[in-house]
Amino acid sequence: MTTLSAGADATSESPGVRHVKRPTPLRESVYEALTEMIIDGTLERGRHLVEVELAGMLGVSRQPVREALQRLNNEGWVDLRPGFGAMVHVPAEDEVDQLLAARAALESESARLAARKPDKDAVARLKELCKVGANLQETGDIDGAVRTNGELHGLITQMSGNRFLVDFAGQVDRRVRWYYTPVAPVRGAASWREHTRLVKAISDGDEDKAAQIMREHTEHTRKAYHDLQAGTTPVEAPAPEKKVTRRRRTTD
Amino acid sequence: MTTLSAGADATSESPGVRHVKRPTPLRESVYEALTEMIIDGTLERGRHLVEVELAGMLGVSRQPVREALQRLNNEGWVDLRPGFGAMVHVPAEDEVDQLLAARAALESESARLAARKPDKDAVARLKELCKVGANLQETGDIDGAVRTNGELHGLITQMSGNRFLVDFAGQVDRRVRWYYTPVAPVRGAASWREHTRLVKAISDGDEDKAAQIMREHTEHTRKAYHDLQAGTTPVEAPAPEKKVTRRRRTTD
DNA sequence: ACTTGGTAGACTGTCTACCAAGTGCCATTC
DNA sequence: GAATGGCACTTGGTAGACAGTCTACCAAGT
Repeated sequence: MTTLSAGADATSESPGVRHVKRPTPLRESVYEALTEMIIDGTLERGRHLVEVELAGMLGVSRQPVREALQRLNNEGWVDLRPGFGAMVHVPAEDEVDQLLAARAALESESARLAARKPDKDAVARLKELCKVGANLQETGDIDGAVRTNGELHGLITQMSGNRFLVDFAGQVDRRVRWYYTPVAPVRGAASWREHTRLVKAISDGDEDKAAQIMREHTEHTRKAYHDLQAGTTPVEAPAPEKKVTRRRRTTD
Repeated sequence: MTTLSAGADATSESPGVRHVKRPTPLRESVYEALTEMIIDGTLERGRHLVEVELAGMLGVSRQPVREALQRLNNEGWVDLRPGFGAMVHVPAEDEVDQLLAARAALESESARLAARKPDKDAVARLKELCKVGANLQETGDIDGAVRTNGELHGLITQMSGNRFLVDFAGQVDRRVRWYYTPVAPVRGAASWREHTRLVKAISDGDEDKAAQIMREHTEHTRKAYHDLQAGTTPVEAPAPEKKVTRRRRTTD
């Protein structure tokens, strides 16, 4: 998922070209490793990330780590404080709301575009994913269900044929996955019923309906998150931390 | 020089904090410099950007240049080919379409949210911007009008109160500005009339209408771009000139 | 004429070492 | 207990080195 770069990728080239072994730059691997460690909690929220420490941990030098950290900062996974270092981002309470609002806009548009010209093959795979996901959910494989959920949403955005939507929605989805995993068990069953209706609408080419369902779908997710939040925890005593000067993309 | 980013610092913080000297990291300055050079055509599309060359040109070492280039790559301004280097991105024909489709989704949602809780102050500034922009347009100051246009759209997304929408829309807008500047003169007048209606809807708190207008607004822009494209360009440059020094500042 | 092989130059990707400046923390002091 | 001063740590940036790779070009072989 390498962002908005070139269009001339291998995806839609003439069928004969199969690029063989393109060794990934180290910074890329480091980036992947770090996001994974953040998502699975190895690197807890708020933890101070020291370049040389990570470098040692991953067996590389400072340089690739720095480059990876900067990308992580740009995408909001860590907060980079000048002269001090990176800390794993601690999400604000309203952040999930905003994230899901953004997702609603992006994916509902994607669903609309996908329904506008539904590709036979892709629709088949969507149906397959629905089935698989519902099964995983039922058997209690939450991680698998969450992953399948991501694949389904990802495929729908790809069906939109809009690389910007793909990219943005991809970023958002990954973040949502991070915050959301604990919520998934509760929400799961209903979620997959909605998915099925959504796929139906796309398959039928009913773009208004598809967009509508996707919107409600995300809205339900938001609700579920709030309910869980209200019900379970006054969690995480909000320590009176100093202001975290957030440096995303644009300079402060 | 970023108009958008400046807002986050002092404007909305608690009134006592005035960061006296925040020396911007070099990579940030380099990033700004390069985007500016790309937008104004100093770095032509497709040009191979050599790290050490840029470093010399800007009077810094390779590292900040690398970091800037990587960010530019992530945001789609350049394409990074492993082992070879960066080339200024050459937009595909369908790219503007996709960009504007993404903008439609992002900004129409922003307009909706802005209208949901219209801030008195912000609305006043919107009206001001409308007036200023229309004037600039009328007096033929295209660059100024385009800039003001950006500010207006930026302010609306900020009014949404959603940092992700702000961020994504900011990226998209900047890209649009790059591709779009030559179109602006044609489209200008009507565009500013639509802006006025849009601001009215936001001010009235009519969220459906605001979202609707913003959508149509972007759609009209897309149309205008296509019309211009069809009218002016016989697609492939007939003359095989290699070095086309692009002058896009004033009317060709 | 077309392929093959070789050679050379240019850049990137990564590493190491180093220094200046900024930040947080802790002990000392009032 | 609060202000102060100092120290250790970390980043930000620079310089230089080196291997791997990509491009171009030239020469020889078929």
